[in-house]
Amino acid sequence: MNYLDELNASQLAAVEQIDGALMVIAGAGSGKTRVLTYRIAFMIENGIDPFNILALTFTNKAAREMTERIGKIVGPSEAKNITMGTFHSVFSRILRFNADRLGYPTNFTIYDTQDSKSLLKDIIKELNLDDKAYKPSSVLGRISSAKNNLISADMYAQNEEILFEDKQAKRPLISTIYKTYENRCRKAGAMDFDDLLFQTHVLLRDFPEVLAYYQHKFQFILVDEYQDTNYAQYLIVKKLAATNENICVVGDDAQSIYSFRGANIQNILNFKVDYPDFKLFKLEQNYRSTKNIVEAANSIISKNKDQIKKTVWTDNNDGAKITVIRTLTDNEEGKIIGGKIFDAKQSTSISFNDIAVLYRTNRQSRAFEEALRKFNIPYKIYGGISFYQRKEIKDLLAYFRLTTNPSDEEALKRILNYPRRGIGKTTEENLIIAANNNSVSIWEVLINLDQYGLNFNKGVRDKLYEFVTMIRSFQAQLHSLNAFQLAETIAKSSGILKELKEEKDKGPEEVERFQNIEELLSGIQEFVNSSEEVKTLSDFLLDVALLTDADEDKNEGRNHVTLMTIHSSKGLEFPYVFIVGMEENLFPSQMALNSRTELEEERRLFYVALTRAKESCTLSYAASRFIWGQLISSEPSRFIDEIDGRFLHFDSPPRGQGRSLGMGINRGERPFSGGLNRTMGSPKLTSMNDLKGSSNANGNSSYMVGQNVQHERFGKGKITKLEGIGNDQKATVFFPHHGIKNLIVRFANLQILEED
DNA sequence: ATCAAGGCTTTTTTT
DNA sequence: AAGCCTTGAT
Repeated sequence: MNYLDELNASQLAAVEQIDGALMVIAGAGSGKTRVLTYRIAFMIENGIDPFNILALTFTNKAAREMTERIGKIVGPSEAKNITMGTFHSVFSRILRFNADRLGYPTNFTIYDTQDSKSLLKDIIKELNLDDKAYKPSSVLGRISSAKNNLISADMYAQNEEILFEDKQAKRPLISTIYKTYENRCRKAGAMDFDDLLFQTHVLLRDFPEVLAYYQHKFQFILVDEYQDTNYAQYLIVKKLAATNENICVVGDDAQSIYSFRGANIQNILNFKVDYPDFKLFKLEQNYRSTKNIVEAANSIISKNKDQIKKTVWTDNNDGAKITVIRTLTDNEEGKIIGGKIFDAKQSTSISFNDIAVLYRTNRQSRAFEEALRKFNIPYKIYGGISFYQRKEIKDLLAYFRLTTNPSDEEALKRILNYPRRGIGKTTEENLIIAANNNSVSIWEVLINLDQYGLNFNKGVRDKLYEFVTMIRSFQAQLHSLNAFQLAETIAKSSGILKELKEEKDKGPEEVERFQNIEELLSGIQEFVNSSEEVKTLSDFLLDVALLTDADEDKNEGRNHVTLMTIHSSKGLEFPYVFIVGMEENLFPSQMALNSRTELEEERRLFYVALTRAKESCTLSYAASRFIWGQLISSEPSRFIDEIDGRFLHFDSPPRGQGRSLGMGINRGERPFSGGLNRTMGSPKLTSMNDLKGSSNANGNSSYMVGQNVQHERFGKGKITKLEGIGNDQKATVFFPHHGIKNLIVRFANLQILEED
């Protein structure tokens, strides 16, 4: 039982409390995972059957790692029997098992966000609604938050308050769209992400025998990251725990960062009400970070009003101060951080794995990607467009989906004419209209064209028939071939492989696409080999829908710098952390400036970012950055000001080179004078005179579209268009403060701003 | 039915 | 800057 010796008093207390309701408030870096792991191991060693344990984690990866660690204590075969995973993946398995009760096919499809939006777009069009007022993403947002609050389409249509809100927002027909969307998903045998929660709740609500079964099965329940659960998750857990009331929730209100997808801190407060006899454990000692980092983080989070009192402290060394770097542009930010990483790697014995660059929005990754590539530093970007969201992968997966669930409309729409087989838009529209009018799936129409009164000409009929025959031939092999064999067959006979092979010599992107398909196929091969049971393509799809980048650990062993959003860094730690883009309107996000609660969530997000760092943390911001192709100037984030100045060190890198001194070297501390140095350095100007004679082959000057230029009167601008040559050359220039101007180049005396 | 070109919009975070 | 959509030519 020596593993218990690794725990401090409060950790041990939480581990040894097996029965009843308990809440563990775990500060950042306080050994939360260790407590969860050891607690489960302890339970099993004390005679609790792993089959009776349900552990809900935040990522699949966390679940895998925990299973492994528990396996080391109690043996892997025991650990394997614990039901552990994300809400979504655990529930999707339960739903597969009970699909028929809810009127879904066992092989129901899981629509991802892209599928949902595409369907909504169609519906909005079919209903003849203004697609400016009804944007698929905002409509999906409405529907999603309704589902997360267990409001069905019918309830939505009857809820005065919601209808009023929609009316106010000039989108009174969302309830109609919701209803249609629900019908269409059902007809397609598809659940979206939110349905996985919503339908699980329906299952447990309407089928007492199912509820009783799972209540009996899951006698002990653990929920990680409880602060990020939404109402649906809360209620499901509550129902499951109702008979035994052995429930342990772990969380940290200071790290609640998912309210945009319905997470509700209220759930933590409700816990007291639901389980009045609950025991509370607080883990306050931080084992992860230096004193500087812990205290800087504390000074930040103390600015929030909404919080549960706790004092996070550490015994670790003081460590280095937090470095603050200012750069001119977003590109320079990339170069300087890249240079810091390069230098750090040269001078110390750190590994690239020890380094993370964290940002608020995915699109910021680009500058760092480019810079790191130039420095020849290996990196991996998490999030953004994940492997499974790539077009070529989704295309092939759509074939798989249609094979296992022919009702899947989104899959069908995707591949009906891909690779190109002469089935055009008109044909597709007619099919969809017929399907809608008769309230059946498109596939149903497709296999009975006559029955639905579609009079296509012979050419079209033949092509459709050919398509149907192909899909049917795949379906016929669903059970005779394993997942890999069938996947390979489909990749070949669908023509996808051929198509991509032919495009391969077009460029590196095309090569990559082909390689991605190969990678997917070998992934399926691995999936088949990983088990003694025969794995079918349906089995594979079941697994794949809920995988994310964070879950794939193929590159785990490789040595690379990590690039990710702060959101996806939750739960991780790195010795060296760079938090970049510390600018107003970016972090905190512009979208979050409307209310205190939103701003506080951004602040918690910053708290999460800071507390990822073990030894060193560097903040950076750019004086201006390109946003939608325009150079916008920006101010340093208020969050920098909010950190107690004692913990900061301001570093002004030398201009020009984009490289700077080593990471650990402190160069004369600049006092924190009047907030931050907000004056912008002026970019270097290159006078046109210097460029005389450097005209290009057309006899034109060196102006180019996209160039940033300086005008005497209008200031900085960007060339958006060039017309004519020589003396007649005209330039269209966008000036942020003066709008678009058409200028005659000869007179305008535009000075080119040097790219950095 | 297909393809290229040009215009228009994009405005966070994720299962 | 990039992706999506419409348009117009073939």
